[in-house]
Amino acid sequence: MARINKYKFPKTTIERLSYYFRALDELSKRGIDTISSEALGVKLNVKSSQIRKDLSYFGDFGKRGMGYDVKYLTKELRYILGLDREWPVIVMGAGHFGIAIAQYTMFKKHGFNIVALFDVSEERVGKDVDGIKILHLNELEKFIGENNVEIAIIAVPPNAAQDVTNLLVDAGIKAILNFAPVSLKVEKDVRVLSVDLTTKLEALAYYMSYTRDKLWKVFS
Amino acid sequence: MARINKYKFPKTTIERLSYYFRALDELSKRGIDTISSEALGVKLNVKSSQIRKDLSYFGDFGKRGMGYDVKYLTKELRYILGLDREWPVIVMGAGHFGIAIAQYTMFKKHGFNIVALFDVSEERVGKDVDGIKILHLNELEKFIGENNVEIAIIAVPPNAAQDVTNLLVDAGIKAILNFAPVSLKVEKDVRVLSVDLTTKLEALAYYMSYTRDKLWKVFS
DNA sequence: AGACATTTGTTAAAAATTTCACATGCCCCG
DNA sequence: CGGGGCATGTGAAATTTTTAACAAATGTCT
Repeated sequence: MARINKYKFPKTTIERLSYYFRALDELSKRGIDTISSEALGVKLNVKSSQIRKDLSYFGDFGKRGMGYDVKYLTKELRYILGLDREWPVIVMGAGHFGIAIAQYTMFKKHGFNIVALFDVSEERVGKDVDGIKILHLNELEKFIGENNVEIAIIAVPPNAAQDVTNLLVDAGIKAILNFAPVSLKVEKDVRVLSVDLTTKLEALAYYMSYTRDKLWKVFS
Repeated sequence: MARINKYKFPKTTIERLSYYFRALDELSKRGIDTISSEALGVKLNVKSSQIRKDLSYFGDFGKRGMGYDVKYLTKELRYILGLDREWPVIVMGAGHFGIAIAQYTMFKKHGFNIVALFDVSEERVGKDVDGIKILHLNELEKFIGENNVEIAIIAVPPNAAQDVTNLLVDAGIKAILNFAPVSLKVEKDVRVLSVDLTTKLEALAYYMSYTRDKLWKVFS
């Protein structure tokens, strides 16, 4: 069984594990039941030593001379990543972006159940997206309490993001994945992970303008 | 004037510059015309020495004892990031996610003009999103050639992503921002930047389960 | 004009992360 | 059942990135 967090490890390791996890899941479906770090590295464009190092923070999952049992490693990674349970998740904002997230099957597949969307628009509230209800913001606190929701995804316009964050924090949310391009301030013990789409595009523009780097991968 | 890429600098520097850029833009609108690295650092949750270091790779933009002229630094950053020009961008996939991207005003504001969406669905092709036409995939090559498009954003389901990528590469696209949760393979001199939403959520789930880290920011 | 309070740009040190290299363990085959 | 080859797990080295620390520059105040 995987040991969790025995020592310090790089921040990016977790994101890579998630990346390995999905690749392994796919290999498993294709009927491949053993893979070496070398082969996985080629597939994912990651050095094999990086893969072995990442895994070594959590346990010994391979067999020397043989490689890794795909099913077994998948199971261990699922455990490490906390995907062996269901996470109810709410989405703030029922615009196209919020709806896209609600429909994103990959989330569901990994144990993240979008259980509700929240919005303030008269037009949107009351409708549903693939069976997921769009609720009014004033039902937020009640809903979070009754459904033990700990994770929220912010998909509202930037000018509303901080207000929504404050509401979430007050309502007892424990983690926020933020797609609004603003730097959110939180007081309490709430984890915030921000993903900024504009920043990505700008990085791409920069690299196009000035560098000769061919291909690169971004975790974190 | 900023010197570009005089020496090697961290990969994350560019993303931070983009982050500084937006904060400065906002400060400027609020009528603030000077800021110190210290004050900016507090606002953005970045160490002041980090900011000075990042900027120092590209030139001397501050005045000792005084700080940085907001307007001037904004202008320089715009130049460094290549935002002083317009980039025509196409979006592959006109589902909710593609539409959300097309409507994302922040892109336009930073010089990224979404000039077309591409899809294969009968229902979608021919319609438009805020004046941006949804075209059929078989018009891709012609369109790219005629409109000098170099950047594409992939917002299609994972199983279609590699095929779409191949089409883009053949059609002469130079850079791809990929939101499909797959590892894309490209042959030619094409830059690919992948953003994996599931991975983010999984990282969040991990940190919730096992660590006491409060808040963290992710660039790159 | 000189002293003072700031805040930069930069060099050096520290910390974090990746990569290397190889001893160790494991399976297969004869 | 022992030798050969393979691929892991892991310390140590290399590299990258961040942080600290401070000399140099700037404006202000008297």
